[in-house]
Amino acid sequence: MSGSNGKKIYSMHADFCKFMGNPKRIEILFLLGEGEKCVEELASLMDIRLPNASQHLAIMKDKGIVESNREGTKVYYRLSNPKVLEACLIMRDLMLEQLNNKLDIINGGTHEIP
Amino acid sequence: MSGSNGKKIYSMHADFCKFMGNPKRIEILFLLGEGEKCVEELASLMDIRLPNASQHLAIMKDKGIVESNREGTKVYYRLSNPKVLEACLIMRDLMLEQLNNKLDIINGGTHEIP
DNA sequence: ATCATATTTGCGAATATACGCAAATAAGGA
DNA sequence: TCCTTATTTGCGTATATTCGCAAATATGAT
Repeated sequence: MSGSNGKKIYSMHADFCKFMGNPKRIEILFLLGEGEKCVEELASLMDIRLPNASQHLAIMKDKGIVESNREGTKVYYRLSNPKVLEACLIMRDLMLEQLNNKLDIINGGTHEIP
Repeated sequence: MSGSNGKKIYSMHADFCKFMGNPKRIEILFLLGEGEKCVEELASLMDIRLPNASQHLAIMKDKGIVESNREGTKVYYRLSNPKVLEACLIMRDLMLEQLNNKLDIINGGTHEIP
């Protein structure tokens, strides 16, 4: 590693994970987890403008999170690998767990038997 | 769900995952995976300014990714839950797998026995 | 109280992201 | 070819992130 220390792996990793930092892309992930869908379908389900859906999909495709194939005039998108969903679900569960803990604290719960 | 449809969960989820979109925070995650460390130690290991390390840690603490405790003048940080690391490793493996596939294609490899 | 060490905070500038809209492109008919 | 449908692209603007630096704060020792 001459000069350029091993930081590039972290940049690539962060770049790969960056899609998770956006609510729309998380929603796309879960929707595609149900099965492949075309752009118009996604935009409609998410209630956003079609170009915006296309933009998010382009980002996710660029990172290799999703794949696509054209069928006639429609382009269908799907997850490249279901493990992304797995990772995402771990994070969601963690978040919900923490949320529960916070609510318990707010409600004065003590986790003791009443 | 009166008017406000169930989009908030996606915002919260994305917010919770946002830390993964930054190389420094990924590095912090892995460093804390080895064991708890104080701010100066992290900044030094990562070769960044101390206030910057502190800023990243504050973000991660705010999201509940890390916890801290003060011992004298030092503040030690650690992962709140090792499952974050687990999720992150799934993503890293996926990324490396894709990277391998891309390199194979560039090198004209066919995955066949020569 | 004063000082040294460790960390946090405020702020400004550079950079990056999100998204609306209009225009461009692609594919499949009539 | 011309039209329709589906998607992508370019671009401007609003918003968010990153990070350096200086100043503020916290803790412990003299």
